[in-house]
Amino acid sequence: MPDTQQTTPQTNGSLDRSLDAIKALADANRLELTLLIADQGELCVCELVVAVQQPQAKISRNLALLRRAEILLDRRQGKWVHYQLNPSTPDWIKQMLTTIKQTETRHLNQQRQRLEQMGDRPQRLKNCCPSR
Amino acid sequence: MPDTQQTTPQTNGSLDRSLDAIKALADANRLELTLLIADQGELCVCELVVAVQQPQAKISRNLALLRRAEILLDRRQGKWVHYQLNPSTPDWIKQMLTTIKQTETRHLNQQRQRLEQMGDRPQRLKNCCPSR
DNA sequence: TTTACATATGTGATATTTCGGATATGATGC
DNA sequence: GCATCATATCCGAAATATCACATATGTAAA
Repeated sequence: MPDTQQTTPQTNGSLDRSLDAIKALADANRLELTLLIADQGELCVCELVVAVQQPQAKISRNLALLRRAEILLDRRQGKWVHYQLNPSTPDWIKQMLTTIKQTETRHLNQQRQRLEQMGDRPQRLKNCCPSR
Repeated sequence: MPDTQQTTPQTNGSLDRSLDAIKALADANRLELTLLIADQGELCVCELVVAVQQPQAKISRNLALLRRAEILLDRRQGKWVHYQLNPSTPDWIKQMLTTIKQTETRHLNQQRQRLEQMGDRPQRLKNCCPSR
């Protein structure tokens, strides 16, 4: 998949949408990021860098791709950008993530542990402001 | 995806399985074939050639890839090889196909029509032999 | 065995994707 | 303003996927 705006030649709308989503998930690193974010609810880039142990540029690029495919939503809060699963992502994606999560506890636990051991995690202020 | 046996570096089993399935579906032609086969129950290669109007070699290659990813099953009957959705394919794939099918009636109807207009369709003898 | 038909696979050229490293942007605090 | 931290994007190189065409295999019937 290119890193550009349009992924598919875009001729017949809805199928291309699905195809973009599938292509976005058809990469080990992007699937890993999506799984972890779905598991944790919300994570910022620096947390993902620690959890999956990959270079920041790679993670950022893949998050952008997942955002463009409308699988993830981003939200800026000060210096940090937090990513979460797009609530309006199709059900089959949610079911897919749940299914894979169940069979993939080992890997996921390792990443959860790295997050817990991480110092200086950005404070998450989601539920404090009435305007959201 | 390469056309070789193993797609993923194969280090952690179950996730790679899912990833292979996602990669297999992350291509317009392969998704198209899978949708149509799921819709029709079972189709042979020559029917697919007529329905999706692509070169036979391309279709055959993509079917092989879908078979290796355990999304499709094949069954030889005389000269023909029939493909069907693997019944033990994960639920999220089935749900995905159902969802996309609903939004993609136009394209699918066109292919259904080409099938109906096709002469010399191979006789399908699935339910006649006790040994299956 | 020869022929015909259906399907599968090998090959090299071409297109697309991914990556790392450098650099740009954006926000915060001094 | 400048410095710093977090994140995003640009770039060329390397890896990977896709394609068309030719050819191989497998089956059935003459």
